Amino acid sequence: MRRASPYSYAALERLLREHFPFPRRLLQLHALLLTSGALLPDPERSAAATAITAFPYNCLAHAHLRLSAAPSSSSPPSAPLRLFSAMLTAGARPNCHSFPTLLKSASASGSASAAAALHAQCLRRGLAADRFIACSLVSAYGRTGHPSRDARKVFDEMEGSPDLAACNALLDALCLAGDLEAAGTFFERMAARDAVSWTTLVSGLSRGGRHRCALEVFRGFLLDSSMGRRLEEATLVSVLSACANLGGAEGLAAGMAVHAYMVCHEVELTAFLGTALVDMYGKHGRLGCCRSAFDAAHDKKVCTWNALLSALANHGMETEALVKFEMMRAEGFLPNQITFLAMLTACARAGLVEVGLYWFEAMVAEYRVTPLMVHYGCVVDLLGRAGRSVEAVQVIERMPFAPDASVWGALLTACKLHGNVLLALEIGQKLMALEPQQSGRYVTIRNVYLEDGNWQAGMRMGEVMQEAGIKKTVGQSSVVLHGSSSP
DNA sequence: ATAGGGTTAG
Repeated sequence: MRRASPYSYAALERLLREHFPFPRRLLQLHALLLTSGALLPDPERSAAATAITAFPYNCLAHAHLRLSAAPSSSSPPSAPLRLFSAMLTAGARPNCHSFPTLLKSASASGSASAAAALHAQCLRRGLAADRFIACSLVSAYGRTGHPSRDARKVFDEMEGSPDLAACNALLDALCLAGDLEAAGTFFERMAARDAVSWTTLVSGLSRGGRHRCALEVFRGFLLDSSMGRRLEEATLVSVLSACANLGGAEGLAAGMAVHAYMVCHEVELTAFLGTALVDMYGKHGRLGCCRSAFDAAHDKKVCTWNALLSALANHGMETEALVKFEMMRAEGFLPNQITFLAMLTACARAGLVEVGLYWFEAMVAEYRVTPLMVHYGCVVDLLGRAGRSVEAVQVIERMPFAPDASVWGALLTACKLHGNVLLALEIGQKLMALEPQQSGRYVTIRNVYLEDGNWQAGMRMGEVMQEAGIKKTVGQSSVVLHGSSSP
């Protein structure tokens, strides 16, 4: 039997308050409090005095949430949710400070059901009208479940006029729901806008593929904001991402202008900004600038390495990609899905079949990284280019999900390369069923027939295309180089 | 202030 706890809750609260800014200390305290039983109700006191307050739980939940974002953290994003159950068991009543953290935890762990359950809890406890909670609900619904519908509903039912944070949360929800028109309209009608509002719209548009639009909004922000105000990290990262993904000289020029701004204003090259810069130069094929940005980023993270490795792998620097990968591991960084994607890409392009297969194996067995469709696509490409189409087919058959057009496409390219006509035509049928509007596929199949000397079948493909009303995709042409067709 | 809104690699 546990003895009565000798701790006063007031002292416990002071302890937590003192260490609140340091989440790691709080987690250590959490472990201590659990083992010492300080969080348990005191059986020797009356029922009323026994009730522990929400405060210690709120502090600890928040510490877990802050740490779950940190690299190599031991606490999952759902840790606050588990604390919530412990809190209810201990008889502490959650208050208005509890739910914002819990809702953020729900959305960070992508649990729509948790968000809805917490919403129900707020309603039952009469806390749903709290400004902070309503704002968190809008944000949580924006990231899980049915974004625009539920987020909008909470927003519309907010008491009084919604504040700026709630507007920003809804703006983000509209962007995440893919309703960029609604987001734009909502932004225009907002009574006030701050840097977060502008950044949300810039990143939302860019995420939705409207990179030029995102840049225009950013220029609007520059004109709107009073001169001399420094741009914040998140704003710069968002606009650099738009620049990275806006092809052509336009994206590069804008990206360089942003970089110039950063140099002029001596903006610290944090991991986020360094990664964004490495990615921007990398996507535009400026490997020299890409490497310099990488070297200048003092606080590197796995993402930073990934941006560099992807750039090298995609721009003919396969050997350097492999060498940098070794450096990355030597420095103790743990490769993830994206790292391995870059490595497999490099191996496929360099024709390093065995090395690529080795890393694919190690990725699963040693690093416990679950392969995505794109990883399988790389392996199929890797085997296919080497003429090992039987093994490539085996890989496809062993995939835990149905192959998509990109995987079949990789195999099709391999078949064409090695004149495996029968398999090529079989894959062609699958591809036309999966993506009937992709003109490139029909052209490839037709070329397979033609190269095989089957003129009749080749001509028939042309007719099939016409009958299906398929036009060549605008802005895409097919060039036959050394027998392989590339868009 | 014990709490809310925006950010990177494919």
